[in-house]
Amino acid sequence: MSPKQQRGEATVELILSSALRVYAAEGQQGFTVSAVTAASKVSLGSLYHHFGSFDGLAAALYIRCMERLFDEMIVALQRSRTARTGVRALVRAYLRFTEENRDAALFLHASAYSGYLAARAEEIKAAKAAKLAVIGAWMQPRMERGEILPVPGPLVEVLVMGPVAEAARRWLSDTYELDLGEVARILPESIWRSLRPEPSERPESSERPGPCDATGAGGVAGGGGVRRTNGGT
Amino acid sequence: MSPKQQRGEATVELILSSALRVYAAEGQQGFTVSAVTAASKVSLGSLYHHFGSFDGLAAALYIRCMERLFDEMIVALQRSRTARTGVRALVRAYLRFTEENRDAALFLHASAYSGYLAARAEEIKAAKAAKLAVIGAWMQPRMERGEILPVPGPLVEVLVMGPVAEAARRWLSDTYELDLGEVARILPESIWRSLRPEPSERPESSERPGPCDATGAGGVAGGGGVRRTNGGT
DNA sequence: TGTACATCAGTGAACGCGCGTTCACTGATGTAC
DNA sequence: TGTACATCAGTGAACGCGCGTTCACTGATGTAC
Repeated sequence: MSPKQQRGEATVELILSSALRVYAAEGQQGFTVSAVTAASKVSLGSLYHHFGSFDGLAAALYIRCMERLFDEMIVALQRSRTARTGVRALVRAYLRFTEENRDAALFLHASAYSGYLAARAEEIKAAKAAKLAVIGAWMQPRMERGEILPVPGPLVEVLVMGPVAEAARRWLSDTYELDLGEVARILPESIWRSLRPEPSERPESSERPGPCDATGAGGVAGGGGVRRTNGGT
Repeated sequence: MSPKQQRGEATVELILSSALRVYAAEGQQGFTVSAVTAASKVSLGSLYHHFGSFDGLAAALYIRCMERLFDEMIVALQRSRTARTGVRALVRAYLRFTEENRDAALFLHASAYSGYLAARAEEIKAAKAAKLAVIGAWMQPRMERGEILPVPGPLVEVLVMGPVAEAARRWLSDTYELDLGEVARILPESIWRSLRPEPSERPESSERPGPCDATGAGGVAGGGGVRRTNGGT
């Protein structure tokens, strides 16, 4: 499936990048084998040699885009120390990727229910889980330390990815007029506000200590309903 | 376009509900004219008589589902008084609709980029704007009164709809195991946390007055960067 | 109450286009001796 | 260094299927007088 010769790699790359261009330009309906071969100047047989089927091409493209997005988020995360800076960096990385890779971001969002991924669902799920595990490993100790509100793991993902994805979707659809720069200024902190422990005893990150500090217990640390973010291989 | 006789209405209803069933059962790829005529026992010509084209059917179905969702959210909103209870009710209404109308929710999410809506984009946008205006009218005075953090209008939508939509998407995809009951218990308040004014001077809604009250200005009310939520006709 | 007519609703065979896929083939690359 | 052979990469004509759409038609409903 993966090419054994250099020119093979180049062809695969050419097909994938052309496919992304076609999708961005022609949309779901114009995303066809013949459109991709026309745009890439690669022969039909060569396309089938490398991807086996059109669904195979779509799945490969999806996985490639998804891994690039995750890799940027992971780099941003691992440069951060506290839960707050990590969440904020994650959000900004997502928005930056969206702006700098509009076509890839569009393909990721639009492919979610598209059907041509159904056949390769397991493969895709595995690739995604591998990346999520890295993020989960970063988050878990901080959740256990109480740097994040004790909310079930899957809901942390929902609270972080939900608003970012929604902002990205709206920017991509250009039905709404959304300034991604403005979004990047405001959203990271807004999202963090939904996740931070109640401002009675913040573990780290002293900026803006708030107008009052010596309060009651406001217990947050410890187990509670905290689960792992996702895990799996 | 809309039927002039009673039996016409019944046929339209039958076609739409069958189409939704087909989509839920067969997915995007199985969503075809012939599948819909087979499921509904309505003749092909009759379908074309009422909808003009397959895209027309899809757009009508989308608008119907969208309006039902919005109507439930609007009812929930208008039963509420404060920004906090309104936002929470909105979120719960969305989740309830998703659980009680799985097929409709799936179609709404999956159709976002599907291409068969492109031709009717204007019509759909107008229908959506009409519903959003109602929500905007409810929100605006409360934002101006400072019951919500002074964040640009579009971002309020993003912060509210983002997490709910993400939770719905994950529940619908059943790749993730998400308990919507649990989501409904936790998400409304989490989302509100990202929108409420900093807990230094809460305008209304006295529950949990917080461990300290007499603080500084913490100015929130007044203009700031607050824009309208959407408006438009 | 009856009849004539216009419009709406419903029918299903037929059509053509473009889609994904197959396949027999040629050419390029790498490797063994 | 040269030759033989296996594998990888690339080509493009051809195929068949199923899609959305059309159209000439019949039947049902409503209305005017």
